[in-house]
Amino acid sequence: MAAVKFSRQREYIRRNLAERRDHPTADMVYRDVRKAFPNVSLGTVYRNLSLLAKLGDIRRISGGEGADRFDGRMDPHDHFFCRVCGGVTDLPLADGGQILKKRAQKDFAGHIDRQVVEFFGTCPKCLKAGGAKGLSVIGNK
Amino acid sequence: MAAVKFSRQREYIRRNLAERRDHPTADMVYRDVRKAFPNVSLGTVYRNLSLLAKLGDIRRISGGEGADRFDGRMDPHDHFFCRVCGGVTDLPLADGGQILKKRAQKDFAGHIDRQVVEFFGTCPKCLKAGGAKGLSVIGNK
DNA sequence: TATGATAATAGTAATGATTACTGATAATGA
DNA sequence: TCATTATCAGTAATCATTACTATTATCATA
Repeated sequence: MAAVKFSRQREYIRRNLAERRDHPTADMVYRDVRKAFPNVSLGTVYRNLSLLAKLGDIRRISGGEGADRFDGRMDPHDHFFCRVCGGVTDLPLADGGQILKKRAQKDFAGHIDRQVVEFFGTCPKCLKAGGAKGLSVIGNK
Repeated sequence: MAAVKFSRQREYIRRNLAERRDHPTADMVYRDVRKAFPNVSLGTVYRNLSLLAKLGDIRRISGGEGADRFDGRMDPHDHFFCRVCGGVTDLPLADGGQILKKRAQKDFAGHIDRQVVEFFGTCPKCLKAGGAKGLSVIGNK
């Protein structure tokens, strides 16, 4: 139900996400979309990000800190969250075969359809800048 | 700095979390605390949950859907999130040795200090109730 | 056991992220 | 071209959480 109609705003968002690798928040995407559509609404950006995620064109990543992030790359990979600068980095899959899911499923009477693996710490840039020892801005609640 | 003083409200919250296994939200804890302290403030509950988590007495789990959950059990284990009823269940550790962390660290110049593994799907109860096929209430944004 | 320093509280306002609502506009199929 | 309906911009509302403030509770020490 509910046929999806073309919209230039949505196409712009789709392409924008496909081209960047910084896992932006809805607001970061919004700031970009405004360059092409000066009076686009933030709600439009949210609605389309959700729709694109549902359609499987992009991926929503909720690191548990602040706003959700969005990822235009659909090949399977994990994510690393830097507690110092808040940035999100792609990491090669640590569990390519989804072994954990199978292992967890064994002792569980429910049905597991998805496993999420996330890593937290200090990114290379912040490590160099001396951010390793408790200077965290994020993750302290 | 900032010595921690005893508070009856905080003790109640600590015990409440130690006794239950349903990974409640702040609001769920709040409703319980009000039984003993009828005019406790929701802010007090939030503040103490955050403090207890910082002290290492409880654990905050942010499944990426809705409000944060809190867990009084400090032994290492994973969590399962039911997309149908929204419940959170404990699962035995799928990666006891933190192998993934080590594997991910190999190709990464930053410092990984924490790995989070979460599972999503349909819990045993909702499976029986026929909730397996797209009846999800949660996880559809 | 009184006192003084300060942490914690209740109550409430404010914030930030996200969703919902509405009348106007744009896309699509007949 | 027309009718249908998804999408839009603009804005209000919601939800989870934090911040602020005047008052109260804790606790080490006099």
